[in-house]
Amino acid sequence: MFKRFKIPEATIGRLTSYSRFLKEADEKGVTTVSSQQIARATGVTPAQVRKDLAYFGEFGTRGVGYNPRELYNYIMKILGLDRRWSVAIVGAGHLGTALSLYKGFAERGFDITCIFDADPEKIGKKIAGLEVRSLEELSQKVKEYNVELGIVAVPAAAAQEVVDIMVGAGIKGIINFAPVNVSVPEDVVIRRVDLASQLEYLTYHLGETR
Amino acid sequence: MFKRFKIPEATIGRLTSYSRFLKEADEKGVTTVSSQQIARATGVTPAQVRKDLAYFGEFGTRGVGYNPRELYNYIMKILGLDRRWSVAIVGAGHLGTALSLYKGFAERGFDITCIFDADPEKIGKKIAGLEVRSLEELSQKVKEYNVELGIVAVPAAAAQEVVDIMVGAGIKGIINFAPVNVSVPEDVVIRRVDLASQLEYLTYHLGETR
DNA sequence: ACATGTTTGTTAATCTTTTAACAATATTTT
DNA sequence: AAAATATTGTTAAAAGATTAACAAACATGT
Repeated sequence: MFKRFKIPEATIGRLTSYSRFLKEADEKGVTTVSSQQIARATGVTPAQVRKDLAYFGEFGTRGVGYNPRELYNYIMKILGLDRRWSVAIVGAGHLGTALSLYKGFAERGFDITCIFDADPEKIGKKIAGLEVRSLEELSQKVKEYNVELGIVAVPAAAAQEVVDIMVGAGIKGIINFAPVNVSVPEDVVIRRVDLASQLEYLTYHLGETR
Repeated sequence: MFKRFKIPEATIGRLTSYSRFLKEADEKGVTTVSSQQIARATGVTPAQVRKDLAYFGEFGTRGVGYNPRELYNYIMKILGLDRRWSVAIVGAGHLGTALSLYKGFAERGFDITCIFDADPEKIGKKIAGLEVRSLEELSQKVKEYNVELGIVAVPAAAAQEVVDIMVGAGIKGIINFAPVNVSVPEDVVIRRVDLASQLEYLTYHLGETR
């Protein structure tokens, strides 16, 4: 689509931040913002902002700045957020439940459309208006709801198996909250989010400074 | 402590992975592992494993490998996990509740000792055996429970205010789940975890490949 | 219309991180 | 006991990412 050359991983994360700030600015009625303003609001340098955007094209006007709404729309398109996405969650424990109910997903275009769990105790329960289903139904429901993204919120020991089922059902992007590395075919994008590891980042740095 | 020179950010995250694998290996009774085995299990290259470890010292034996238990202990010490940490959560919504109940924290040495919320409706409720308290009590309870780490699970609009209160109470490390950049004094370590952004990473990459 | 001041897009320089290569050291085999 | 094999720690090379600098382009004021 845009990708003329390789884009730094971190750039993608920053585009998310930029877009949130731009939306706010637009809603406040602001008609131009500078790379400096974007930078200050998102905690990076102005040069970084311009570089990140330069990977994808020219979106501003020299001597002036950027139009928030326009730039917002561009970034959302770059991120693939110019449409909505259907997401399945596997794991109806505390984390899976919280993620099912999390408002922040819908705001960015992600609709949680089905929830699965292996535990018969949990099957049939309603979460966020959705019935928890067995893993056997996953493949069928994924087709029914056009699910393209999956969230894994199961214990580490079950993660690989669940991911295999998801991949088998045709899911192409997966977030794995289990603290374990799982493998997927080349054409599937996977990302691990290790919550405890985030706290460990803090303790490491606290140890460092004394 | 160890830090003789600057350590890559990503190294810290990988040490977490290594340590989990090493613990497992040790529990299985394995007495030596190679950088290659660690690498395969955690999805990196053997050279990366050795380089990461080399920042902190020499932990292996040439021609042989590493002792899982020993290396595990070293890494846990590097990460500051050779003791337990007391953690406060602010925000008793779905996410805050799930995080309070999440078993993965305790396993890695993090004890959630208090939960706070601004909403009077939530105050007094019990979560994971803990009473939800008002923000006014935060400072006192942080002292009482020796809290050093904080988790922010409140709406974006409230995040900066909550972080200010935490910092005022002496908390030195903060995870911010609100999708907004907040500022802290130099001696406070902060890390933002944006859940929607994780999904956006997927959609970006899916768009890329067609 | 010209000079002054802004702010982008881009190129070059710097800094950081990863990968590769290999000498040093241990183990196993013959 | 020597040769072959394995695996680390370390150094050098390559790749990747960030920062800095500045020409190009626009706006404003005189």
